[in-house]
Amino acid sequence: MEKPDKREEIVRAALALIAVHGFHGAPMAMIANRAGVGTGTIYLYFENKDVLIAELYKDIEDRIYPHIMEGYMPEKPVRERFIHLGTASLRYFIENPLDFSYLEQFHNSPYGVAFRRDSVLGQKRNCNVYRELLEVGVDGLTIKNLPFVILFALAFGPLLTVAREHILGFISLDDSLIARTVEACWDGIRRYGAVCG
Amino acid sequence: MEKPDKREEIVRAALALIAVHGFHGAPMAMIANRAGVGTGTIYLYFENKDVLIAELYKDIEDRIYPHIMEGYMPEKPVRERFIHLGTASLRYFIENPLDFSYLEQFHNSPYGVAFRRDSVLGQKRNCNVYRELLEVGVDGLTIKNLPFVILFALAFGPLLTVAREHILGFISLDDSLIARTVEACWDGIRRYGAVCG
Amino acid sequence: MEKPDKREEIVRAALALIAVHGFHGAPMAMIANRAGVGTGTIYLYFENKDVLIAELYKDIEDRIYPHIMEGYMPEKPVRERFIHLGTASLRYFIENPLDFSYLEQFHNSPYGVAFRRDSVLGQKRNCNVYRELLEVGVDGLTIKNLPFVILFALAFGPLLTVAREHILGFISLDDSLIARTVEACWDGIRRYGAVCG
Amino acid sequence: MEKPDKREEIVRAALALIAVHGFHGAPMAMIANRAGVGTGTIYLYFENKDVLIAELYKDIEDRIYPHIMEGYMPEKPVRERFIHLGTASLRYFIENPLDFSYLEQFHNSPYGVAFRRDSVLGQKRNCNVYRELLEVGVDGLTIKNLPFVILFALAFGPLLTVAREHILGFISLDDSLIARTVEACWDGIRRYGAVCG
DNA sequence: GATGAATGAGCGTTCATTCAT
DNA sequence: CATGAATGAACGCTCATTCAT
Repeated sequence: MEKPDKREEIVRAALALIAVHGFHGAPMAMIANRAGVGTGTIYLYFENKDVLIAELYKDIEDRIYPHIMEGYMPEKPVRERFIHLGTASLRYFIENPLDFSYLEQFHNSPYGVAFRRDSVLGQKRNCNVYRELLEVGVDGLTIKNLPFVILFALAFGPLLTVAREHILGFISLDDSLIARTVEACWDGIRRYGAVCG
Repeated sequence: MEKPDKREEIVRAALALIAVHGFHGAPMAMIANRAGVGTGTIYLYFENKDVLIAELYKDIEDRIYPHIMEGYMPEKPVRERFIHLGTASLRYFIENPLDFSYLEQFHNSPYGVAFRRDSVLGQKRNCNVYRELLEVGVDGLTIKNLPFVILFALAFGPLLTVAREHILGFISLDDSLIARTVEACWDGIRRYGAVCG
Repeated sequence: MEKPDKREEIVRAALALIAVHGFHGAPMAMIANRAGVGTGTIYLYFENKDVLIAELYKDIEDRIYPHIMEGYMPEKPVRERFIHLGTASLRYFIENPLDFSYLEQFHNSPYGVAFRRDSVLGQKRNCNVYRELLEVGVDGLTIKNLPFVILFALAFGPLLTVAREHILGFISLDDSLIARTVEACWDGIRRYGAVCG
Repeated sequence: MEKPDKREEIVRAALALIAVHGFHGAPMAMIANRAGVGTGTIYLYFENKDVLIAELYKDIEDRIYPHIMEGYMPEKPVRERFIHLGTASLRYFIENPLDFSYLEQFHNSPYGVAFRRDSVLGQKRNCNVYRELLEVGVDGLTIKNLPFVILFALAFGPLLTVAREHILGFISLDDSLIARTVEACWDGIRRYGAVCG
């Protein structure tokens, strides 16, 4: 029972504090205190604050991936797969507001730049799923022929903004609204050539 | 000749430093130094650092507004007006990367929250132009019937992301790409029901 | 009257504390406190603790030089000049025990090594007087033909040891003892070949 | 085979690290690591770091004594015995630079003071050999009539300085240079009264 | 108004020491 | 005996802010 190991506690405390107060609003001593450990203990698990911040980021990524891949069916049409990914991503964010806030803080900071975020949503694995899907769509003439980075912005940029508004309480997303938002994102990237033929 | 008054110099220095190094990478002494004034002088014009940061934000807004309104013709159709606003906004960002970086820093920080950013692009006046346009579109059945906040996210969220990628050098926007990106944003919010009738 | 400027106070406090408690027994806060200034004030005058330590060393050197050169007569025979320098050096040390203790601490520490102490007593100017005198003596066959470093050790090494013993209270030096000690140092380096005619 | 017992390993590791990096450049954890033991293990053998440092000092002394006494012949004349002791001491230092560095660090530190080092070279036993020899010389009118502490400084102070210069690489001692240096030390303390008679 | 020297609370980090295993 | 994870006091240093000039 006494097993929520210390690293876990530290990560949890750091996430909660940084998400709410920002990087410099969350001193190491405060994190340690909230985690119920001594200050020095943090340095047993993380070389310094920068490393802690970066590891936190990776931890979140590792949690997101399985979530969005659950129920993902590669054999389905591009549109359906896109809806799945978009919906799952948005859902994850509004269900894990701390993770979302942290991610946003991280991206807009010197730390994030060091990570060469090729995209906004994620790094290695996550990003690849999105990228692959968009490329298949472009090749199959289902999606507009635009650079990946722009497609990505069109497809997922709005989801980030919407998630933020929801978390800040400026809007309340329900299943219907989520669905319609993701559909609208699809409208942004889909091709219209043969639509009415 | 002795007139680039001190407040102006301070604002300019603060913007340049914060945009590049972040809020906590730009100490007051460094800002004063760059502005060519004494440290104490800053406090003659701004109550404290928080106030300076907030005023900086408002200054930028005040610069953006005239820029996007130049050539704006209220009597044109919604679609054209949207293209105008989107293009002008995106152009402003990539032509004023310091302003853009500052804005992003501001939004993702405790400072930004204090400002109750109803929207991402702007505050009072700016936002109102966007809001009014979107509302007209919804009423006229040209734009999807979604909450303003979501429409806003669909319409301008991608522009922010794309501007960032451009500024970071991950993509190079030219006139054509800008045009196609803004068009795609329009596709995201436009209504399709009667399109082919 | 209110003019014992802050840098001076800091130097004095640092010297007193480090001489007695050693480098790591004299925290910056303690030095500041003793100097009657704020902690941050030290950093107005010295970039960091290492720099403070090094500057302190140079300050002491600058004080020693005029002292040992007072009454020094370059036209006198080597022996007399040696007695003058040795006596003046030893006198300075026992009259300024803080300076002496500091010097010893400095030499036996990473800081001192960075200074490439070519000799034990001093650095640039000081050392040169000693060196020049010894070289003249060697050339004139008055002093043993040994490497400078060894001559220096024979001539001044005992003075350091004796000064330390005096300061620690294990011996009490008076004028006579000082004179006989310096004479003995001279015996160590002088040449004996033609002594008895 | 499993016998280079832990205490021995700890002492060896501590000596190597402190000699090179100084007292505060050698944390307990680093010493333990180098010794191949757990941090806590050190505290099984030494009450705390101060005690470890002091014991280390005593260990070195215990190693020096047999070395300088090897071949020492009490029945020989004072001069020859002095040359023997001086040569053996200097040799030991340059052959065991770690021991020498440690000794110097120790002497110039709060730790050393606590030891009331009556002399520079050593403590009880070592010192006694030196002391006894010098006293015999004084009584026999071979050595100058000066307080023991001063004679000691004249006789062995230069050897310390010379050893340091050698270890730091500012000079390279060979057999001849060692012999001439020790002879010069003797010149410093010997009596000259009847020399030419 | 304008200055910048002065301040000290607060930060990130280290490390001697303890103690449950 | 032996361990090394855990601790937290203490350190060097920064920087927003003040105020005498």
